[in-house]
Amino acid sequence: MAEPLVSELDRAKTTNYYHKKQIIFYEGNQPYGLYCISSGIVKLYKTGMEGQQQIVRMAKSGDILGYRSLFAGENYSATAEVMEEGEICFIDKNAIFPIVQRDAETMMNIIRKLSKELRQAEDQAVGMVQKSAKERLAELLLLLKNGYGKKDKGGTLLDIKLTREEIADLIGTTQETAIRILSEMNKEKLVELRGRQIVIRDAGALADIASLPS
Amino acid sequence: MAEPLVSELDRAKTTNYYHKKQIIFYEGNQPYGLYCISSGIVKLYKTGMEGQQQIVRMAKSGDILGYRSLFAGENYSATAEVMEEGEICFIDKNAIFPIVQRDAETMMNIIRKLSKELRQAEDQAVGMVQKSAKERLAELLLLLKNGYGKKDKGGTLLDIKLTREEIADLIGTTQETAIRILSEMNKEKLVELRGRQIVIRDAGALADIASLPS
DNA sequence: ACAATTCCCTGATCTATATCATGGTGGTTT
DNA sequence: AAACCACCATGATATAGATCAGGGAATTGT
Repeated sequence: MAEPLVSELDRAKTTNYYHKKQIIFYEGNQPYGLYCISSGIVKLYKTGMEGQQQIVRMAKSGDILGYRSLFAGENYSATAEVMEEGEICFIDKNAIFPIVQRDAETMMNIIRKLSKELRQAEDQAVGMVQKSAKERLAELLLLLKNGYGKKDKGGTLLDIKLTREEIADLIGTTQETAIRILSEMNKEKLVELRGRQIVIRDAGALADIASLPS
Repeated sequence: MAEPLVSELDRAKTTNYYHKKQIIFYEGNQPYGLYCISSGIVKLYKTGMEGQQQIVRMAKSGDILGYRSLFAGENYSATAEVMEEGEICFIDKNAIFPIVQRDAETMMNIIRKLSKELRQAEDQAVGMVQKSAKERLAELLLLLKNGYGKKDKGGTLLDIKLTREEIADLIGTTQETAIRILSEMNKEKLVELRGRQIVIRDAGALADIASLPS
């Protein structure tokens, strides 16, 4: 984006501190603008009719929330909840549209981004039915590795605090199965469980599980 | 789009007749342009590592294929195969980009479209894990109803030829379960099976199955 | 019109995963 | 510290749906 645009956006921006478990917006709410994450981690989830959460996406520093709903002119399709505290700023939609619409390059960037996300979402939909829980968990661990991975003796530490329940919600299974598979992977030395901390020990083996038939 | 744009596109357009089972493009192929369907029906599917197809989307007259891959700058993420013969035209990407990029309104339309599709794709991903095969099938039947439904004595006839296998591929299950559920729905008078033809008899009950806990 | 596929259907297992139950652990509050 | 709470773990059982197997019906090609 060009310089004048940035300062224009800055004027319409308000920054807030959000603590853990705070809800940024609820599924079904009407969007009034965009949120961008300065620090912290946010999860976006949909709630099934029996109350189970399905985490659709996780967002961290630098990510922008709510643009699909805003552009589609629909209400939020997921709830955004803070997993790790941080600063999140809000930009009013009235400030966004005029700026976006007069910049072809920005619009092409948005189109590109949406197209890529669409592909990912479709891949995920396919993976959800075609892959076993173990395959999906292996895939998730690798995803978390490059995103939250920190070098650690004997592997890569995932620098993100997730409960087993949240892990389950990410791969669309129950807490119990998620735990069982993790324990299994622990025994198989693919992963090391240090309480809530997870260390990836054998990324190669996980990659095999994730993509090849088990 | 403005008038001059249309004629510009017309010059870059070539129309072809495609017969049943013909492949328009393969998953992994590089996109050279867009396809738009004048008549006929096309299915887009991904192939799992064990060869199972998962139908991601079906397209008919008026729909455009391949724009996500084109805009994302990625290769096709699915294979497009003709289910019912028809005419499909091709527009070279070199003709598209300059035209699209100088028209803000068109770009906003594309953004809107992609945003909506993204939401749908995410909903589908969630539905795939959280819903039972019966719920997904009920949902599919209703989707087919408004899209291919034709009034018929005692219900709505689905005016599209799908094998049971394709139905299974649409809801991410096996041919056998799809057949079993259909037979069951037939007995329950929700649906009437006339050979390959399907008539929706009780859309309300299907809607109940699709969204409520079974 | 015929054979040859492809498609449909039903039954009998088998298996991954959900569900139910129960106890242990670790961190937090008072 | 004591008590509490949320989280982790593991066992037992139940079940939706996959897989395997066989036979009949319908479409397609020649």
